[in-house]
Amino acid sequence: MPVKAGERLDPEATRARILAAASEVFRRRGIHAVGINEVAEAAGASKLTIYRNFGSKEGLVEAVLTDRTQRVRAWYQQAVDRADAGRDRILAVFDLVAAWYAEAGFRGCAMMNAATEDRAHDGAPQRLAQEHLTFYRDLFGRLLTEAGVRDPATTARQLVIVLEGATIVSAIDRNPALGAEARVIVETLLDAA
Amino acid sequence: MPVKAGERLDPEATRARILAAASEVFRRRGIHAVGINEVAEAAGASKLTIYRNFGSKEGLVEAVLTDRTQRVRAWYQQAVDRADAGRDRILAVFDLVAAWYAEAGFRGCAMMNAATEDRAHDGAPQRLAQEHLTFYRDLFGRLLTEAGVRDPATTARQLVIVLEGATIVSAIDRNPALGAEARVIVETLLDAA
DNA sequence: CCGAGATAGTACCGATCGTTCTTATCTGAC
DNA sequence: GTCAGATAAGAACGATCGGTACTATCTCGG
Repeated sequence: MPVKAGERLDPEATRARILAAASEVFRRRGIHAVGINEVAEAAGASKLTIYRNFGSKEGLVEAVLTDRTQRVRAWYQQAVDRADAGRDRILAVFDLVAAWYAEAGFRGCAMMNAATEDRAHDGAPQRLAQEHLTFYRDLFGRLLTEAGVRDPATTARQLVIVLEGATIVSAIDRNPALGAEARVIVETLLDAA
Repeated sequence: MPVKAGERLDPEATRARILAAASEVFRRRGIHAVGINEVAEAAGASKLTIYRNFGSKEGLVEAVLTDRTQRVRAWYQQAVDRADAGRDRILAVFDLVAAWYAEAGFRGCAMMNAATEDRAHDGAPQRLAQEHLTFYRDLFGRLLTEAGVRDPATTARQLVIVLEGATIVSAIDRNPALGAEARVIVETLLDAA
C-alpha cells in the first residue's frame, strides 16, 4: 500500500522522521548491526525514500551524526547560557552530562561510538568525532578564559579527557554516578588551575 | 594443499597464531567489519581450524579479548613492580599508557571498542570490558592504599576516568600527547587526595 | 609403517546485507 | 480534473556473512 491515509506528504518531515528513527536504532544497537530494512521499518518509511533522501547508508549515517552533534552543541550552549558567569558555567556542562548519563538506555556518545565502529576508515564518522572533541575544547577554552584561568587551553584539554572518560565508563558500567564523579574531578582541576 | 611443508603440527601454536592474527585484524578494522575468511587468511589457517578451536566467531572474539585483557594486566603489573613504592607506582601506570598511545596504529582499548561495537548485547565483550575496568580500579585502589591516600576507592575511580578518557581521545584524535596530559591530571588529583 | 588426528583449500549453504527496480497509490499545485 | 512528484510495499540482485562438508595431505606416536 502507498502513503498512509491521513498523513501529510511533507518531504522535510519525512526526512526528519527517518533521521530520528535511525538515530534511535543506531544508538541502541549500533550502526554496523542495523540494516536499512530495520531503519525503514522503524521510521515507517520505504527504502526508496531513504535512498532518495540520503543516497546511501553512509550518507544516512553522516546525516544522523551531523544532526546529533549540532543538537548536542545547542544543548550545551543553552545550559551554559543559563548559568552564572565564571566557574558555574563549566560546572553547568557537567551537570548536563550527569543528567545525560541518567537517561534510560544511555549508551555513550554517538560520535565516539560511530568512529570506534568505523575505525578502519577516515570517513565522516572519524571527522565528525574529531570535530565534536574540538567543539568541547573550544567551549571549555572560552569558559575558562571568561573564568580567568591562567592556561585555559591546557585545562580545556583536561576537561575533555574527564568528560569523555566519564562518558565511556558510565556507558560500559551502566552507572550514571559517573556524572557526579566527573564533577568532583573538574572541581579539583579548576582549583588547581 | 594441506599443511605447509616445514611447519610444525602444534595445536597450541596454531591456536596462538590464530589469536594473534585475529587480534591484529580486529584491532585495525573492527570486529563486525572482519569476517572469518579474513581472519583465516591473516592467520594462514583454514576456517575449519578456527571453528574447531573456537566454535564460532563469538567464541573467537571472546578468546581474543580474554587473551588481550590478561596480557594488558600482566604488563601493568610488571610496570608497577619495577617502580619504587608510593606515588611512582601510579605514575608508572600512566607512563606505560603514554608509550601505548605512541604505538603505530594505536586504536584505543580493545575491550572498550568491542563492547561499544556490540552494545546491544550483554555478552562476553560487555562483561570483559566491565572486568577490565574493575581491574584498573582494583590496581589503582591497591597502589593508592600503599601510598597512604585517604580515600583510595574514590581516587581510584577518578584515575580510571582519566585513563579511559585519555585513551579514547588519543585514539580519536590520533594524538599520542594525551599520555603526557593524563599524567599531569593524575599528579593534580594525587596532590589533592 | 601405519593409523589417528591436525590442517589447508575449496566448494557450498542459507541468511542477510546494501542497493535498485517495479507497481500502485496518495498529495498538492495548477 | 490533471499531472508531476512523493511515498509504501515488496520483489529482486549480487555480494558477503557465519558456518558446514569434503577432500587431500601432512605430522607424530606406536
